[in-house]
Amino acid sequence: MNTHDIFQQISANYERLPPSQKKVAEYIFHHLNQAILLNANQVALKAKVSEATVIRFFNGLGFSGFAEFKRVLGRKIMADHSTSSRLIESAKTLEGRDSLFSDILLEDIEKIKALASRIPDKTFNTAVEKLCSARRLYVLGLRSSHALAFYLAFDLRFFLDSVRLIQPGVGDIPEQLRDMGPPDVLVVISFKRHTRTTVELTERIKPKGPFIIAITNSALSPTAQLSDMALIAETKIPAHFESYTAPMSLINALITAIALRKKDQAIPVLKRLEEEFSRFNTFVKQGPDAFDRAPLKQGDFLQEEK
Amino acid sequence: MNTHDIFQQISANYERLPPSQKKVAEYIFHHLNQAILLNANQVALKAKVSEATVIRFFNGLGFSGFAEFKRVLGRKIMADHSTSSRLIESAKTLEGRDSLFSDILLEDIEKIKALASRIPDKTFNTAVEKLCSARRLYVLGLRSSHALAFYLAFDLRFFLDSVRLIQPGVGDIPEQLRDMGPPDVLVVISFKRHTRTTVELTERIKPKGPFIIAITNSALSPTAQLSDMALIAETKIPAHFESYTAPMSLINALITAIALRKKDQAIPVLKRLEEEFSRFNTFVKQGPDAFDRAPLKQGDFLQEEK
DNA sequence: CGCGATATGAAACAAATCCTTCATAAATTT
DNA sequence: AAATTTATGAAGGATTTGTTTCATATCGCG
Repeated sequence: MNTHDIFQQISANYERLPPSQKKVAEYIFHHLNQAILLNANQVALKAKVSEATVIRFFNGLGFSGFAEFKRVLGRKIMADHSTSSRLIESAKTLEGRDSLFSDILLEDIEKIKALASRIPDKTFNTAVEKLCSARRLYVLGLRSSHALAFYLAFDLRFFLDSVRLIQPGVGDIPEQLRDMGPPDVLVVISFKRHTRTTVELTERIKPKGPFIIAITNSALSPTAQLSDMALIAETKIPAHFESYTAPMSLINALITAIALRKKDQAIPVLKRLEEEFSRFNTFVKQGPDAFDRAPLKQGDFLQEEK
Repeated sequence: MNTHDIFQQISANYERLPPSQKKVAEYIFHHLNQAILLNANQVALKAKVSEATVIRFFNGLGFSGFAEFKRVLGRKIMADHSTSSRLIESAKTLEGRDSLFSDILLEDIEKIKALASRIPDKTFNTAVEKLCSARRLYVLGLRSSHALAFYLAFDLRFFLDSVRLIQPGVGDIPEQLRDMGPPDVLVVISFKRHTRTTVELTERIKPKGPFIIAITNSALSPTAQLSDMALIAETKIPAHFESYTAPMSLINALITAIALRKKDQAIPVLKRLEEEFSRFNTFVKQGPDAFDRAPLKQGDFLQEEK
């Protein structure tokens, strides 16, 4: 009914397309809503291929040609649009401040909102499910994405039995991956300008059979293609540069959902941990928020710095 | 820029139109957003007039013909769509739905909004200023906050001369802090249940005289008390647990602002870096956005995974 | 009621757009 | 290295879509 299935249709076929058609797939995928305004020739120019290739791409997708695609897309976009356009007016309430700082924050907010439309609840829940039932959880993310990988791995240690942050360059990779298998889950985090090592490691891991969850910026990205499930978070911010806030929010949502689901099992672990902490004097005694801190009880254990 | 003026155009002329053209005017007026999908013939059928009348109507409106109208309308609808309606659409999918996932995302959004009210532009700008003019930048953040510290340090390396991520437990702390002094800046990141090591390190560093910027959850927190400037980002999320999304957004804003200010100086560095990357084969060759990636130029260098 | 002006649709024409064919180039296999 | 398969763009034919023309109809007005 909406444009969702066209996205699916494209990403399902993406891998087995010839290079030129991939270009078309990428352009259409990322500019689907603009496509109704363009003719085959313009798409060809944008994707830097010939018009014929554009037509072939849509033939491959099951359309009789570009014309039919445009008709179908038009109908779908209208369906999307007519349901949402009523709300357009009420939305102009957003913000009056005009500064770089607030601009950037607003962009981040938009990207978080976009998360919800790109990731259905069902997908999110399935991801949580998979993570909770994994024998071991492996987390891979390099360069900037390593911050996210670290965060995810660090926090999930409290709720999942075995969490491993993959760190190339530190010790032996084969050893780190040795006994990975189908009951395990790999979360691979990688964004545009994908790091080669991340992709290659994922390729090497795939045959071992773990369930692979990709956190990435596009369903067409290399890690998404290798994955069993892709969670898409946009990082590209129109006017400015790039932001990892949206993926951070996604990861935070995953952690929270897992924490909620696992809290009963986790409580004893956290209690024991708490004892260790105080034995090692990990946290400062009374912080400035001491006044609003009740003794540890179910439900607030994550109020601590983890 | 939006479709508003087309409505005006139609209603302004409406009275002096011949009957058949009024029919066209009415149809277009009430189905403007569907019009992009239709051709002249279909409009004619809908309005129960001839195709020629449709053309004449648009001539009367000042367009060279139906084709031009369609082009103009297309652009306007796209403009509408990409500004407000897309935001609204995602807002709808977020607010309308009742799930843990969207709850958490909404909380994150609230916290980011709170950032703007807790941190005046002036404070933000001063922080950017201080960071840009620092001789060296030291970043300290442990446990969960280490993810944020890592992210900040990793990205700022490209724009500032000397960035050091303090890592206790790895090598000698005294050595890492040896020649810190007043021209330097320390960014210390720490949230509730503040890690003892973070506070103690900051206490040891303070006498050396660097400018200390604290990123923390309260102006009363230990690190805020030790700091010269505190940037407050809330992490506590009412119903659920805790989220580092807001501090992430704050840090992203800092990075972006610094990148913007330093970009001219940074370009040569980034160019050289780019060469190194390709020599070491760091990134995979063509991502899904390959088509719209021009060769590296000013202004887009941060589209890469950093 | 009749004349001129205006409005209208059918059909011919023009343009844009789409699709197919074919020759060449690249990749893959033998 | 040759042969086969596959991929690709250029060019031209086919189709859809848009525009103009022209004959007829309608309207307003004396």
